[in-house]
Amino acid sequence: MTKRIEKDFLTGDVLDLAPALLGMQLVRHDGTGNLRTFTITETEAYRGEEDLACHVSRGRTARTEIMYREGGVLYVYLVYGMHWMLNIVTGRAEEPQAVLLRGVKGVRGPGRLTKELEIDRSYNGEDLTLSPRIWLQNSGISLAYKTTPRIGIDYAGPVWKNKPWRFVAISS
DNA sequence: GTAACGATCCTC
DNA sequence: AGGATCGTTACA
Repeated sequence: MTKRIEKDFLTGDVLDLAPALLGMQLVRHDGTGNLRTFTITETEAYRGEEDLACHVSRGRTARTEIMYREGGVLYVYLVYGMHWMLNIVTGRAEEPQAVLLRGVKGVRGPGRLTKELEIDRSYNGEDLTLSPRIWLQNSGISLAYKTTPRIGIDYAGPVWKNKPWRFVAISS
């Protein structure tokens, strides 16, 4: 029986955690007792106020306050008026950073991921180390991966736009 | 108060 | 290539 990922892992740096999460399992426990397990296959790192692609680069606001918390909580927000984005806050308190979950096995794209997992705004602030309805666990398998620039952040300027902070498991 | 704009996805 | 669709942010 695999066990839930704990706090000390999730307080690590986002640039270490984004690739480390590949191959780990996100477990969803719905109201009727059903358990569904999803293997993470694609992530992106957003790191600090200097990262112009990261929401906290525009200052500490009501929405981004959650990213300043200690790692282990979820940051969920709406983009384009219709898609929920699921992020795991990482790092220590006052080190604003998060991993965007862009894909799980069989599901590509961050908007489709939240639709499949039934994630909405009620998950914002949820603690992955305590929640009865969502958590992380080890599969014991680490996946080979490649890196690319992050998607959909043309506004961030050349330096930050080109950081190879997207991590994609290599399909075999 | 008002306006502009997305860490996307689907259809043409 | 273009439209959907609305919360967050910035600015008056």
